[in-house]
Formats: sequence, structure tokens, C-alpha cells
Amino acid sequence: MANQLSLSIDRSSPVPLYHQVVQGIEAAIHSGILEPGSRLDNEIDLAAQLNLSRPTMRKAMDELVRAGLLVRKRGVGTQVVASQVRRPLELSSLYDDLSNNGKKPTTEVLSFSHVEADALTLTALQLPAGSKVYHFTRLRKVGGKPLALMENWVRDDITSMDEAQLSKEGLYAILRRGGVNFRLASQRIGAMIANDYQAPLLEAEVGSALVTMERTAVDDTGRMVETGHHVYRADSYSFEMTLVQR
Amino acid sequence: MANQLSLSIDRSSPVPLYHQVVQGIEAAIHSGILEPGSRLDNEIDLAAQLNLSRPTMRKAMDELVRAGLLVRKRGVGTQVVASQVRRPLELSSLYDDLSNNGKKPTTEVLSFSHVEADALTLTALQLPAGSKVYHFTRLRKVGGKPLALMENWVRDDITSMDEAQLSKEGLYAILRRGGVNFRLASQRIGAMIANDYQAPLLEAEVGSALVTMERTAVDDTGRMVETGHHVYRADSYSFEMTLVQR
DNA sequence: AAAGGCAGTATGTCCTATCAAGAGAACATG
DNA sequence: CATGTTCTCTTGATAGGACATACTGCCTTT
Repeated sequence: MANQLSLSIDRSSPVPLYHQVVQGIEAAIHSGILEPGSRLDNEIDLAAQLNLSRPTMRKAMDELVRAGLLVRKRGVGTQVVASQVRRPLELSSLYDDLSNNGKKPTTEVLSFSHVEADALTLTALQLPAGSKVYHFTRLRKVGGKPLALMENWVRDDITSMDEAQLSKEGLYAILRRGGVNFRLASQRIGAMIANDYQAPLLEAEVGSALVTMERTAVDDTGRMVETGHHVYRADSYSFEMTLVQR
Repeated sequence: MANQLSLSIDRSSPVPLYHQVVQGIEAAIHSGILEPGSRLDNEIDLAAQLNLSRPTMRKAMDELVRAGLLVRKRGVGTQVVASQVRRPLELSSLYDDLSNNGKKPTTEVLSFSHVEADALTLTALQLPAGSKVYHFTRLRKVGGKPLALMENWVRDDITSMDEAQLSKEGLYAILRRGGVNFRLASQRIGAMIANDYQAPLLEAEVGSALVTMERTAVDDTGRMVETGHHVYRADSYSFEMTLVQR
């Protein structure tokens, strides 16, 4: 049917053209201008409508396909998938997640030290023997309710940090300000039973269910920057994600 | 430095050139020929060495960057990141995961019915009122040990299935054979305590920790194909994934 | 000797072109 | 009327060129 979306492309903007197209189509989908299931014009026409070359148009659509918003079929066309799926799991901190949702997280630093890393940490962060790391545990609450108990180890040769900073903002915000560009993280999500140490801090019963996460984050130079072991109250937190088939 | 990798590109192969390059570099990294941290030649030289155009070379490297194996910096070059990170979480079934790891999973179908969907399922699968679905629960064991208890609802207008099939192979294999091309899935991972029903089936104590997963899968036409609620023994299973910053 | 600017190099963006391949409909033929 | 072929539409793959921009290190200048 040829859904001709009228996007405005600003060629003087520093934002790459293909990205402007991505944003435009994304907005059109989320606002309902492009309905789920509807077919888009073919690449060539779309490119012509926006006065772009086909490769540029394709690059934009590529991103949207990867994001799971569009589906392309050779010989057929491109259509909007967009069930109300969430954004694929991104590399963000819990603090960011909560802040973005309008909640006001508070952080209580339970312990903080700058010590020589133990063997496990040396391995996890791939540091030479004798390296020092920041080691701290934090309790995160939202609306006064405990949500997460977090233990982290951070290499100390990137940026310095102290207890006061950690109680004011998220770890990732501090590291990013220190010049760290996160590239990837590997994490493992599981479950466990609250023990005598965790339960009172999280204001939960001993024996109640906790979600566990272990994560190691890598920056764009390949350095392992941070590793941590977090536990969350299962009744208040779960991991949502969208998987895209490639 | 200039690490000149000698890949062989087969122009008569049906495999796209850029993908051959992806596979080649991937293999070189995993086999250690390309060491973590080492720099690659620049795109233009690499393209010349392999007799490819720069866009083709770039497309290959794009994929590797997205996969988290390479890092590019404008004005600097491209280097291998590749800490021993795992492949990003993919849209696969537990059965596939286990089979690929050399395990031999067995499936016991605890219940199977073809019934009218209840309100919750209608919503989850976005089906019109009165639609029928397959509803079944399965117990998956590995090496005789119970691992997962799975309850699923599958729309019936795609392919038919029965108890015998489900006990022989994974749900996703059946659906794929029925012509379903999965595109994306949204899932939520959390934790809970084993109850009186789950514990004996999983041969675990009542009150032990379970990992829970709820998933809804969408095919390439935007149809919600399947939704399910699974629980896993926390001592035998966890979700590993790699997040890539984009 | 320190600071600033400049050039070189690499990736980032964007363009024009062309051929290949899959899907589906129209059409011709037995 | 059924079936197989062909034609057309659309995405997929590849090439090659031009210009923009970020980073590094060297060189000049102060």
C-alpha cells in the first residue's frame, strides 16, 4: 500500500543522515503512524522520497531490522513488526534503569576499601599480581524499600573514587565520567535463597528468593574494568530483555 | 605492527564474501592467530589484500564489532578485543542449548491438551477470543537429573503437534519445521521458591531456589507464536549472556 | 622546555552503479 | 483446467570513489 512517511531530514545537522532516518521511523512506529504489520515503500522509493541514496536508506533499515522493529523479505518488501516489545537489554547500570523510570534510588555504602586484589578478582579482571582494586558493597533502595545488595571490584588505574561519590550516583556514571567507554559485559543471571547476612539488609525473610547477577564489564580498549556480584529481591526485580534473531 | 591475516576467499561460494571474511577473522581470533589487543591493518589495505572492496570489508568488520570481537577507533585503527567472551544471548531453545553442549536432554510430557485459550493467553499471544491453543507442561532432564519444568501455550494455526513429538524433540525444532521463522522474543528472568508442586518433580526441596523465565516469541510476520513459563533448578542452570554497547 | 598548531592516517559517512537471487503473479501451453 | 515457465518487483551483495572527522605525533613557536 505504500505508507509514505514524511520525515524531515536535516542535511546540515551533525547527526548522520541514516541515523536521522532511524529516529524518524522509530518515532513513527512508536507514535502509531506506522502500524504493526503495515508495509513500507520499497527501499528505492523511500530513498528517493527522502532524497537519499539507497545504501544510506538501507543502512537505516538495517539498524531497525536489528532492533527488531522491521522485517525484510527479499522479493516481498519490508514491514513493521513492532509488537510492543521492549528495547533489547542494554549495557546500563541499575541506577540508570531506575532513574530513567522516574524512581529515585538511594544508595547506602556498607563497606569501602582500596586493597590488593585477591586471586579470584585478579583472574576476573585479568590484572597482574599485586594490583590494587576498589572493593565495596552497596545497598540500593527505591522508595525506602531495599532492592539490591551489590558487591563490586573495580580496577583503580582508571579513576579514583570514594564512598561519598558512590552514595550519590551510580558506579557506571562515575566510571563514564572517568573516561571509560563501556563496550561489552558478560553476565550470568541465576537464583539463590536469602542467607542470614542478606535477609536483614534486604528486609526479607531468610529463605526467600533472590535473583543473582554476576557481571564483568569491558571497555573499548579491551580492559576489564569492573566485576560484581549482585543480589536482588525476587519480588521486586527481574531482568527483562528482547532477543533478536539474526 | 600490521597483522596480515591470510584468509582464503572463495568467490564461487554461495556464502557472501563479507560473511566469509567474518568467519575467517572469527576463526583467527578464536584460534589465537589474532591475539587480543593486536591491531589489524587498516580497512583499505585489508580489502586490497583480499581483493575486496572497502564496503565489503567494512560490512564484515561491522559485524565483528557488533559481536564484540573488534573495536574500531577513528583515526587510530581496529584492534581485537576478544576477551574470552561468550556469544551474545541468542534466540534458541533450551533443548538446542543442551544438545549443542553435547548433553542428551530427555523430555517428559506431563500434560497435553488442545483447548480454548484463557484470557491471559489470548492477551499474551494477541489472539481473537475463542481461539484454541496447545497447552502442555514438560519436564526436562539431563543425565537423568531434572533441570527444568516448562509450561507453554502455542497457537494452533501454524502447525499441529502431539505429545509424541514433544517428547522426542524441542518445541522450537517442531515449530521451525512447521515453517516458523523466529524473529524475536521478549523474556523476563527472575527467581522464586520451589513450591509443593514443583519440588518433587524437580527432585528438589520445597523452599529451594528456582530461576524463572517467561518468554513470548514472535515470528517474522509479527505473529506471537508461543508463550511459556519455565522454572529451572538454580543449582543447575543460569542464564549467561554478553551485552554489547551500541 | 612547554604549548600550540599542523599534517598524516584511519575510520565515518555518503554517493553512484550494477548484478544476483528469492517470491509471487501473470501468462502461455499441453 | 492444471501446470510449468517467464516476467517483474524487491531485497541482497559488491564495487569504487569522494569527502568529513577524529586521533596521534611531530614540529614549530614562544
